[in-house]
Amino acid sequence: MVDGDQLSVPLARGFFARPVLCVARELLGKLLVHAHPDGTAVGRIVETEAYRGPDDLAAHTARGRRTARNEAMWGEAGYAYVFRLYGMHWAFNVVTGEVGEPHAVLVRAIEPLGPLEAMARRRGLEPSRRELTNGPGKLCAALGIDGHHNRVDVCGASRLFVSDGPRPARIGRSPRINVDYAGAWARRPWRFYERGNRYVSVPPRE
DNA sequence: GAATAGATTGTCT
DNA sequence: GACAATCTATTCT
Repeated sequence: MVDGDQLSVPLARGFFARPVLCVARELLGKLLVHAHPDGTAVGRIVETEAYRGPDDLAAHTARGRRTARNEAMWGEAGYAYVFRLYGMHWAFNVVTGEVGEPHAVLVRAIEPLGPLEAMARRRGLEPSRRELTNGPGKLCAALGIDGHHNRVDVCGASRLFVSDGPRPARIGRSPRINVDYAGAWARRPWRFYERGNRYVSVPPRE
């Protein structure tokens, strides 16, 4: 299990109300905590991506698009943006920057800290498998995050929040995954990950 | 290990 | 009606 005292302190809104690329990078190593009814589940963030509308054509808010789905991205920093993708998975983001700047950080992978048994049960896998949490949809399933968490304040008294955690030793960068439709924007190195961590979704050649 | 196909549904054109 | 910030099983090397 994990130390209970550290877990109870959510990062302040000021951490998220900064440029999205800074937040994406500094979120590495932080702990994503869900006080799930079946027990508190914790993962250490090891991979993120920055999305920066309206210029960034890979973002849901590209060209200033504002819809019911992406409304969270237009709001205050420190709120969750959870959306369904490919019809069957969930993806978790945190909104960053100023109100009216439709920016967010996608959490793409976590290192499961525990309890491994509960996460493994929700994933239908053995606890030792890296497939437990090495992707955006997988980590949501493992932590029990779903559409209910959209627009939840992760800086408030929510069951879902981010707390401080051990810094990564080495940080890598790469283009974002599966946004080829965004042309030149897809090639920007806006993905951040902890080098050498086995839970990074698409391991780079090192 | 790499490449591929199929699943599945809300959202937007 | 097409597509999507994916995952899994399967089929190759």
